Amino acid sequence: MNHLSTPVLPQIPDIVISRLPIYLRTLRLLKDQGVEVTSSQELGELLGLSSAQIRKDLSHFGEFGKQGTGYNVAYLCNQLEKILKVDCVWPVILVGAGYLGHALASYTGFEHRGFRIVAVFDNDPKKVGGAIGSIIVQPVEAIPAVVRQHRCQIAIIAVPASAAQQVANQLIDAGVKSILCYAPITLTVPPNIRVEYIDPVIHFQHMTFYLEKGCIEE
Amino acid sequence: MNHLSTPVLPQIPDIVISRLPIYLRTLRLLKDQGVEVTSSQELGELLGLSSAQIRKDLSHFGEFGKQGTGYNVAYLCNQLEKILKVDCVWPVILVGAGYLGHALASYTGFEHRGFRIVAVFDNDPKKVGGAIGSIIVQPVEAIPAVVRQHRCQIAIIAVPASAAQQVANQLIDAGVKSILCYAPITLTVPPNIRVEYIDPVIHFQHMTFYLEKGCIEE
DNA sequence: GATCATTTGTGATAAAATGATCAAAAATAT
DNA sequence: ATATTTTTGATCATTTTATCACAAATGATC
Ligand SMILES: NC(=O)c1ccc[n+]([C@@H]2O[C@H](COP(=O)([O-])OP(=O)(O)OC[C@H]3O[C@@H](n4cnc5c(N)ncnc54)[C@H](O)[C@@H]3O)[C@@H](O)[C@H]2O)c1
Ligand SMILES: NC(=O)c1ccc[n+]([C@@H]2O[C@H](COP(=O)([O-])OP(=O)(O)OC[C@H]3O[C@@H](n4cnc5c(N)ncnc54)[C@H](O)[C@@H]3O)[C@@H](O)[C@H]2O)c1
Repeated sequence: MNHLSTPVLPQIPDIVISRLPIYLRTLRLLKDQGVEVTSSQELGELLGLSSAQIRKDLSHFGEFGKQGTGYNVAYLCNQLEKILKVDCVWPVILVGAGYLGHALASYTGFEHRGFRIVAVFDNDPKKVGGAIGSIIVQPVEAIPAVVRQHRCQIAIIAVPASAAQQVANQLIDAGVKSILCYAPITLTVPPNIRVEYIDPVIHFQHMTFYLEKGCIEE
Repeated sequence: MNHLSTPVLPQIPDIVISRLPIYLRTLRLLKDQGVEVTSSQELGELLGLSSAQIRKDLSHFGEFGKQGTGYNVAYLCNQLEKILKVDCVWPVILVGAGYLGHALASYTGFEHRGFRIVAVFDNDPKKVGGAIGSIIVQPVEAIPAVVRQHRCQIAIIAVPASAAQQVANQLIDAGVKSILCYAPITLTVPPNIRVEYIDPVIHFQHMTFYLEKGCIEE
């Protein structure tokens, strides 16, 4: 009951976490270009952020830089990969073998950033059994077994909005913990499940607020 | 020089603008379901936001509700569409006719939310001249003329990261004002140009921070 | 028509995020 | 060897964002 028994564990703001993958992406790019050392200022200029922001974000996790010099690019990459737990490859499943599902399933850019699509599902008998690269489309009934087999915690939803909630329920029942939803709809899920969304129209509608109106019709 | 000569024009926070398309998306869904009236509380529950947040966001633009009753769904949709300037259809051009470009160009969900892909460009002679639905892929050299012809202010970049900055420069030179970038790279652009990004890996890496480590290898 | 249950819009308050500042450390120049 | 420049990480100040709480309005109920 004394003050030592209730240590304040430093809860790291989610907005900080959300910037780390951006830092990592740019650091990997610098590394690939052969850059060995960078500074919070250089990184800030590349990303359109203040150098103080970057330093403060990183300071939540430790001291990675050297005064007067900056940050060793390869070392900081490694550290960020550890922090984000992407110093390995995570299995991901994909539901919906339509246009978008095909693009995602055949995308080669996931693997070297920590992710691999290990299975694709669809409820259309005409799609089931078809191949996307080396992956055979399976029926949705196979989801639970595949999730268990791969201990898969992450899923992508690429089905029409009208089916997305039902698919989300099936995924959560099967044990999936995080969902990336491409359907233009907000899902209702239990509080322990994380959902993130990708909807290009949301971005377009954000842009048009700042544009001068210039339309085709209506 | 008196205090009346410098009226404080109420600058609306960008974070407020970024939520409006989400509100609109859900309101349209309610409308399609035949719901005529809703409340900030109901909307908040659907979206995982507080009712106060929604009321305050809307209050930046006027009074759209009725005390004791709530909001007329159709009316609020209309108002949000006006505020976001999507009470019409905006022309959008797309650069990159690869897997992702094909999925985007054949996507039918843009039109009724205010956007139409009017042209697709690629620099691969094997792709130029090919058809995606009713759209013929054009060479990148045709970008300036098409942008002028449609007075197009919005473009999508769906080319490899290594080509994205160069394509962005071409688009900006041609007069494009807003870019939605699918390439996993942060673009450098003048301050009057808006860029937004879609990169699923950024979302995955955000998710894994909160997951218990469970990887395939490495 | 008085009472009650809702729900909005908003000023006040609290919390969170960002930005400015600076001592200390490291590298480089003199 | 000393001075100068650079850059981090921490602290403090400011700005921004979110939440709270309530008067006023509305419709329903008795
Ligand atoms: N194509 C794009 O570029 C694009 C862009 C933005 C958003 N989206 C969204 O992504 C999602 C997929 O788009 P798409 O163009 O690939 O659509 P699509 O119609 O080509 O494919 C959808 C697939 O989902 C399958 N499906 C339907 N119900 C299912 C269920 N209950 N269980 C399993 N599978 C089911 C269908 O059989 C089909 O194969 C949609 O929600 C769409 O709004 C797509
Ligand atoms: N496919 C996906 O699901 C997916 C997922 C996430 C991110 N991405 C990103 O989206 C982009 C496109 O991905 P993709 O899978 O369609 O790639 P892709 O290789 O299939 O297609 C890229 C297209 O861009 C064209 N191109 C290359 N350089 C060009 C230039 N300078 N001007 C015009 N066109 C040019 C190519 O000819 C090709 O047709 C990439 O940056 C990729 O990282 C794709």
